[in-house]
Amino acid sequence: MPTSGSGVNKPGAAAGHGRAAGVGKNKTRLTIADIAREVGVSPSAVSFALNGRPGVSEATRTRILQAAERMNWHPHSAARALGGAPAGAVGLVLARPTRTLGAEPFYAQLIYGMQSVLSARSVALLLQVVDDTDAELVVYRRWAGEQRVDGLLIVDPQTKDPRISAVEALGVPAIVLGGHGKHGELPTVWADDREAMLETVRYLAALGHTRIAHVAGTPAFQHTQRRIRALKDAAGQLGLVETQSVPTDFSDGEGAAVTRRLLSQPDAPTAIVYDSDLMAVAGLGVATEMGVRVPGELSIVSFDDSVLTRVVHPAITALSRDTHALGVQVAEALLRIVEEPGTVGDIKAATPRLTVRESTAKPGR
Amino acid sequence: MPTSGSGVNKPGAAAGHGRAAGVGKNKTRLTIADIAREVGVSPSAVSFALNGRPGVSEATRTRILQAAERMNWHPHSAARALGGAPAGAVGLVLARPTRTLGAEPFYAQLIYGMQSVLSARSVALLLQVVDDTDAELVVYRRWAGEQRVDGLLIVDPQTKDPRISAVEALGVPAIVLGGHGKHGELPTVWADDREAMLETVRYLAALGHTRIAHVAGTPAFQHTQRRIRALKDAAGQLGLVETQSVPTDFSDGEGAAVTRRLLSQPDAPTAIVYDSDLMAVAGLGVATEMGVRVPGELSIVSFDDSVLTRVVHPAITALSRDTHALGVQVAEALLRIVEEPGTVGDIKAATPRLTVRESTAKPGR
DNA sequence: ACGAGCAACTAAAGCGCTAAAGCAGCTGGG
DNA sequence: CCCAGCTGCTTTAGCGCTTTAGTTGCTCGT
Repeated sequence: MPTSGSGVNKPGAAAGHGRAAGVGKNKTRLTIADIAREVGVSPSAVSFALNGRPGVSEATRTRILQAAERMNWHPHSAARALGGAPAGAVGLVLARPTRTLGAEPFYAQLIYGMQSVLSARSVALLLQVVDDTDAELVVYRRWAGEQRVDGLLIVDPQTKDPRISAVEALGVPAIVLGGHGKHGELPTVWADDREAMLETVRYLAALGHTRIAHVAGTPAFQHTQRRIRALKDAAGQLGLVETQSVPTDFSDGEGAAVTRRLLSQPDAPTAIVYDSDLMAVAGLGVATEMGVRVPGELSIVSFDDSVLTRVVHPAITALSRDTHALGVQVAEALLRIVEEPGTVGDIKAATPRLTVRESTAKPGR
Repeated sequence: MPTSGSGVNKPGAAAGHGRAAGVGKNKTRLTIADIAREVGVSPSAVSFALNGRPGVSEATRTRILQAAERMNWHPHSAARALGGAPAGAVGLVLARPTRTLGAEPFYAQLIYGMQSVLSARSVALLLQVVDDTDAELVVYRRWAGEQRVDGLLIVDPQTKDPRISAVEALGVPAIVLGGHGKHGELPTVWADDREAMLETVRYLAALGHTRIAHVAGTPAFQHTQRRIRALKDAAGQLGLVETQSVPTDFSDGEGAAVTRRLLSQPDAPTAIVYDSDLMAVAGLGVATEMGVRVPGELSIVSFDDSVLTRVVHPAITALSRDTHALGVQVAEALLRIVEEPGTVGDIKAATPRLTVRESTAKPGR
């Protein structure tokens, strides 16, 4: 039965209700009825046995489990979900405006960490990459409507984030990553960027730096704002008048461009803090190209750590955290809120610690 | 109804049939029955209308579509799937032995490209990261048994790959990425690594290099073997006797270690070709650290391109391909084979082209 | 010795959707 | 004028599983 597409989702028609692509095979599936027949009991007995509920004797249960194992039976996820069971999946949408995605190992590490929890519980991860927040909302609505996911992870919370209220309205359990501050009723897993930034500035100031620049990320993100504010506060406390934060779009291109601009100034900064490892590496590339020695004439700190910072030379001093562990923490919180809504509060993840490498030193001259 | 876990998946019992975590909410869903009531027709009429099949008048169809739109209805994916419809999802498993994952932008780019095709067709992507091939097979079996995916993408084909026959046995449509050679009946999307390697060696030889080293990837991968063989062949043709391929595990650590070893040799190579961009950057870091000037004393070529190669200084000459476009191609092939098995043959993707940057030059001295 | 109570099962309904079959009302050819 | 053959719907059954409501056949207390 080919999905004879005639008339499905005509341009004009109410959009979006066509069926997804694909046609399954109809080699009849192995069902609990087959197991029931094999063992000589009713399908319900099989269901009881497989789900560990009372109603079957231990002897029968064992025979059923063995038969299921032997026949290599697996529950049909759709059939379970239809009965009101959870979908057995959580969703993650990454909204990236450009093709820059992927150079930042952060999400890959995070996903890897999440998987170690999710796969142990046989929960699948639905991943979608979209262009902007609007598209992200569409995906959430579809997933919720199709009952495809039991929970959502919302990343990169923004100031006045439209996703929060939208997801709350959908009634899908969700965790916000990195959203300390306003994030509605949704719990968050957050790290103390503020403290991390303060530590960094104190460290640079102690080395003798006074002209510190901050190549920040997207200003719309909450964590970017927190870092900018922290830098300003630290500067105030330490009496550093020449600090500045320059917002970017997190791309290597802007990171490089801003670095070039900063280093061409008459009073060029002697230290630059980058909000991502990719931008830090790009900045290092620019400095090298311009003949500015690192760390002799310029100290570089990355606000995010990964192989990237260790692989270049000089290796970059960075605020490192165990992103894998963060993924674990996030996934656990997510499963928890799916199972028992209301029992999860905000969770503070470990504060990134400054890992000093070769890219920082006393200011030159 | 709490999943009173008593007895579920006891260590000894036949493993793996417990239900996935989570408990959905029971705020009763919007169903086609609601739409039917609203419009004043039967549920089947609604079904017909929504799926664009004959059996309803255009007038009624329009009213139904409008009602569905207005009420923000979405089909329950499980209910559809239960009726034998496809799951509306494809699966991708990445097997990575270490935490190195994520530093290579390749998969992120690939996924992003795939998404642009998949999301347009409302097909979800199930992603799983596992530790090894055995775990990968387990996931395939579970997904197939649970009928969670309509198709699979198998990446990094190996020589004598156990996954091929396993997936064929499962009867799930699948595409192999990069598997020109033996890959059973499964079609592949492949790039001509051989030609790319030949071009690279010809280019280096033309510059005057004779001692060319190749820091290869995992020898078990088919594409690694193809590249190693290509280098050997090119060396034979061009009369370069001092070429060598050194296998690694694709990690930055081994890339750096091998580079260090190569550069410490009495007759150190004057050019090194790295099988991944991450290793190339690591190699560049080592060279810089050892005081070996690039490209003055050492030329570096990366067999994979991404921001990484452009972000460092000197920017690295690389074999670039449009990974995003490759993702598009792969996703299209995958959807095609899901819909019409047997109509997809091997597909040759664009051959990576050599993008010359600053890391290659005539050999010094 | 007899019914209450329980253990161990079976029968049947239902989840939301699709698909096959059924059934009105109309048209038109012989 | 009658019925084959439409169109446009409704009814019904069924996908694989869970779950509630039985239904046996015991055991046990009195």
